[in-house]
Amino acid sequence: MNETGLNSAQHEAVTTIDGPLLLLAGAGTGKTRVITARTAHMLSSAGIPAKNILALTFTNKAAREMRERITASVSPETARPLTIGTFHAFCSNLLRSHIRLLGYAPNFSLATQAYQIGVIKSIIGECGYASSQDGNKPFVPDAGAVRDRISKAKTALKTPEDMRTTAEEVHEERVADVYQRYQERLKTMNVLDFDDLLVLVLRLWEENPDILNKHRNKFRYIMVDEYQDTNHVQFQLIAKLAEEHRNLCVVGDDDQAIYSWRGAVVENILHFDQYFPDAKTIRLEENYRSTQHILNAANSLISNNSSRKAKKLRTQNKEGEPVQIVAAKNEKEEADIVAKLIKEKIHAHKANYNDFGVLYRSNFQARNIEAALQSEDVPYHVVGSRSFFERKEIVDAISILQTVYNPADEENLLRIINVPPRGFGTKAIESLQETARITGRKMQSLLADPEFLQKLPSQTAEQSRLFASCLQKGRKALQNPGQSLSGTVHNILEETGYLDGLGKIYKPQKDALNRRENVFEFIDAAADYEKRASQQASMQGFLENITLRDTKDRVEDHSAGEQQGVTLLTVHAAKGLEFPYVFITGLEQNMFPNRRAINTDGIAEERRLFYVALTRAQKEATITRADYRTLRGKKQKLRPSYFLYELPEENLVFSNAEDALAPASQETAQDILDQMKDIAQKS
DNA sequence: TAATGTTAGTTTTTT
DNA sequence: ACTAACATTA
Repeated sequence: MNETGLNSAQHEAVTTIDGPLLLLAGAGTGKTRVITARTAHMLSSAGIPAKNILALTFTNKAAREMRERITASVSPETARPLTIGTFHAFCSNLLRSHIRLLGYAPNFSLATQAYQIGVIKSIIGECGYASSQDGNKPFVPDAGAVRDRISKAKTALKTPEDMRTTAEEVHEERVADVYQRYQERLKTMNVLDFDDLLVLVLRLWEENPDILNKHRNKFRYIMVDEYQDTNHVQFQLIAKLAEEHRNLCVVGDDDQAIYSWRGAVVENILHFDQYFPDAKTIRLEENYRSTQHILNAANSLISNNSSRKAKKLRTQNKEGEPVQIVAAKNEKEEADIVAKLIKEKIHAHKANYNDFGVLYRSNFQARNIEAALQSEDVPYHVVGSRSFFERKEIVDAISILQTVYNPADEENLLRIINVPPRGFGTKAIESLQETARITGRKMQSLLADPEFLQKLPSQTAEQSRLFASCLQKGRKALQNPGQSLSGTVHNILEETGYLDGLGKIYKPQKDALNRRENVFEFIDAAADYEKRASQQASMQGFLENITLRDTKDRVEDHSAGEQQGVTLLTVHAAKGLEFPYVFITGLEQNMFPNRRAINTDGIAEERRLFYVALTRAQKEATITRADYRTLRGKKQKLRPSYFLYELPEENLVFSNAEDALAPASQETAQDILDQMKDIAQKS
């Protein structure tokens, strides 16, 4: 330690600003501090202008926090010109000014995953393929699986042709067909998916060296966080941008690589020094977060993985309590133990609800935990799962706005053309699609076209004309904003009859009213966005904000009041967070490790996932498992996860439900005694 | 066309 | 157990 409060490895990382740098930052080793201090050092000591620095992160939250911390340590004016953002937001911004060169219009809209799956579903249908094994139709995997494959192909920069030529099975060739059509359809609708944002910037640079040069000159210093989770396109983007000035700092931990299913390539970090032979490597191995018991358990677990960058976390923290492993009879009892142990620990350690994180492998596990916490009156909030923005009424509202914003987006148009029901049913939709196909015109322009309207029953035609004029009016409002964005949002939803139609869509009136409340909350969200973005606020920005919003952003949606509460979240969502007390639940074979990941690569990643979970804990970690669990309506006996056998016994203490709660009840007795003494003293 | 009832498939993680 | 897609009926 020196006077700056940094250890020697940290200090070296902070002061190394030229040339390629690989910063291997183990869990809890002060990575954020180092990144902040390094940037501050670049700005104030090295005199590098902020406009020349680019920092890329994986989540908006990480980007926001990084900017906040840097701003706090230098002056706000100095920090403002920094470019800090997620890969996707950064790319989207570049594309807004240059995408015409690639044959898209700058008012492109973004596809969510649900949107992608919708498009893929209809393409599968049009091709005459089917996802079920029966029937005479040629088989393709279900739309979700096809989406994943297409996404992986795109991030690996593979074209449909590439996919076709490397196909080993017939159905892979069919996936390639779907991929090709999908790509064409998105382009005609002027829609980009997440992967397009990255791929198209790469193409932009390849085809326009002048633009690439401009960007290279601007972003002379590049920093990438969570580098172990970058995919192939992201690597290419970074490599291209950094090629000339070579001031590239990547920060990550291969032991925390948990996104390979999303196309992340661990080799990016493992082989960084091969791509950049002059790279300097700095390891941060001093952990400031966890106790020795927790760290020993984590180190031992992760040593079962091969092909990793050798590192061993050490700490000067206290030994602490052994990691507790509790066996429950079933998932109900497991949840119950978690709830009761939380209450006990709060009493015993004078902790508060915010100090607790309950982690699980799969979202559905949250249900039982929630039920138990409710019956024990423990306040909590759930991170992620189905967010506010995924509710049907909100998705519909967004669809309407998207349709107004991007008239070429026929997927959204078809989704909301009969929402609320306006007599434009399946027949009318078929006719619309058919006419669009024959005439080659955009569906939205047909809605008020006399020739098309002739083909519809007169009442339907009238509705169609009316709807078309609403969309048109909304579009005008976007072009000349005479009022606030949230006002425009409100007007569009009002005039399209959506607000009043909610009562028609949702049957018990109570439900409809509730949904209406949510829609107004959505309009408030537009107002919030407007406040944040001030002059730059636009429908485009608002819609993009919603689409690129990550799960961690959603925490704030619900805990807006900052109330106290235990945090329930998946291990994936927990990455980057820490809690004094951590519960890791469902440590059984087929749960954790998940049954879909039981191949060698998969197991290694599941192990990293468990490693991430353990290293979230500062003071105490409690691991639970159940002997029986009801899955898909069937009660099943489950073996303990073999990860448990990879933890050293000297760092563990085992118990069943009764044992787990028994010693604590003594403490509760002690607690009551203390309170009595307290009262006695005061009186 | 819209509202109800029935059945099959489904639970990994998410920018 | 739960949902989404499908079939049937008013």
